[in-house]
Amino acid sequence: MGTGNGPADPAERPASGLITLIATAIRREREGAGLSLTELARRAGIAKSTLSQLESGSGNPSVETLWALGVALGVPFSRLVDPPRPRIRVVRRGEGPVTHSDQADYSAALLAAGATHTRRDLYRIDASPGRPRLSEPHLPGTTEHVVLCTGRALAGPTEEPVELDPGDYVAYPGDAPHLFEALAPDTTAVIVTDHI
Amino acid sequence: MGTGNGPADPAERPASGLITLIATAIRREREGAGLSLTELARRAGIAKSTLSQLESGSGNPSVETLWALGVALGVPFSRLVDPPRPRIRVVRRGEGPVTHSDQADYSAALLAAGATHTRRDLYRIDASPGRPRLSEPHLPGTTEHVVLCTGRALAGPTEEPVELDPGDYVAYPGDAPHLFEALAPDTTAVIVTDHI
DNA sequence: TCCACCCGTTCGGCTTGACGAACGGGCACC
DNA sequence: GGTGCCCGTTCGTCAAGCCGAACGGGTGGA
Repeated sequence: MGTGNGPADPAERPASGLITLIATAIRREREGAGLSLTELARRAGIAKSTLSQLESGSGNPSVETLWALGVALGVPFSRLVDPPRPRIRVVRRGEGPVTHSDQADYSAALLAAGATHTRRDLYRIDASPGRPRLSEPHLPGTTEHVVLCTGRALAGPTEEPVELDPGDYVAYPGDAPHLFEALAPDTTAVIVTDHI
Repeated sequence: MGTGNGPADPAERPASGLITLIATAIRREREGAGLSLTELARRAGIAKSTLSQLESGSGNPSVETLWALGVALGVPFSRLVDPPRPRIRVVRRGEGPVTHSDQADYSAALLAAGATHTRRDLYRIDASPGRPRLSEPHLPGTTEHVVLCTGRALAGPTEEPVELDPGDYVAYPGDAPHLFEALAPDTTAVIVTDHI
């Protein structure tokens, strides 16, 4: 996952780390939702003692328990087993892990590798210079990925936008105010949003 | 998940459904990886009896057990708790559900709306005419989305590729042979792959 | 002050997941 | 045919998750 648990490296994440991760994730989500431990336990249909122990890190819950918590919290399962996420990231054209094909004149740059369990919307953008397009924050946990195709643009968090040339890539939290402003005519871009 | 566990609907997925889902997912992934039950249990460090019972649907494993299996199988956690998935789709520049901004000269076309719980990799492609780049099938359930930025290209399933002009979009199964062939110099594209 | 309420933690019990060992079946090899 | 190996399943034991109940602490109202 994306968080990946990804590769088959057995040492990838110590089990003990897993449960503390879950413990903190549950508490974080619960407090973020403004729920008391008692109330969450009630909604999830589990004993509050169970939840208390989980949050204290004496864990290893069953999937059903964890699932019930995810449902009650209204968050994806993955949110509870995946670590917090990074911030703004820029990959300029020519930068990044590029792989070349020996078959053809073809190169591919991996810009963002699969955070798991995300909902993903894919947009094509056409814009021209003018007032910037401001976006109010989306749902918590949202990330936006922008690849500029043609033209020039300013994109990213409102307080620290990034200037992009064709081929440039930027990712930033979508759950904070952000903007997209074309700086040249015929500016096109691809935007991928993932709401966890 | 979109499966979602998403909303706080307690009845969202019967617990029994969850475990049969996990059961079939484990078996599917294991057989897909060409592993015997015994071998997988050994790699995951769990008793094969445990695994046997899990695959038979008498389950509710602990997260540590499930995590160990995910690691041993080299698949994201989510793969084990999410259900299986559509076909080729083309959206030409100017087609599709386009929304215009009143703030700025800006339009966004929704190309692909969030199938949930997918792993998503985002690539930028630079290619020139020559031999097409052929791809062997990826993992089952994979979908590729291509948006052409500049140039011209032929992309899609090997047996029915689609010619793309700048701004065009195509999505197709990534678990069948497919290709990407630049038809003009300086062809650039954005490719998003989602492996469930 | 007293009481009622809700918070989160702790404590026995009951249930159940995880384990190792034993079992039957299929296959290759001698 | 006999033997050895690995497959996947089943069984009995043990540990641990989950539960309800009881507990102490904090807060607001009568």
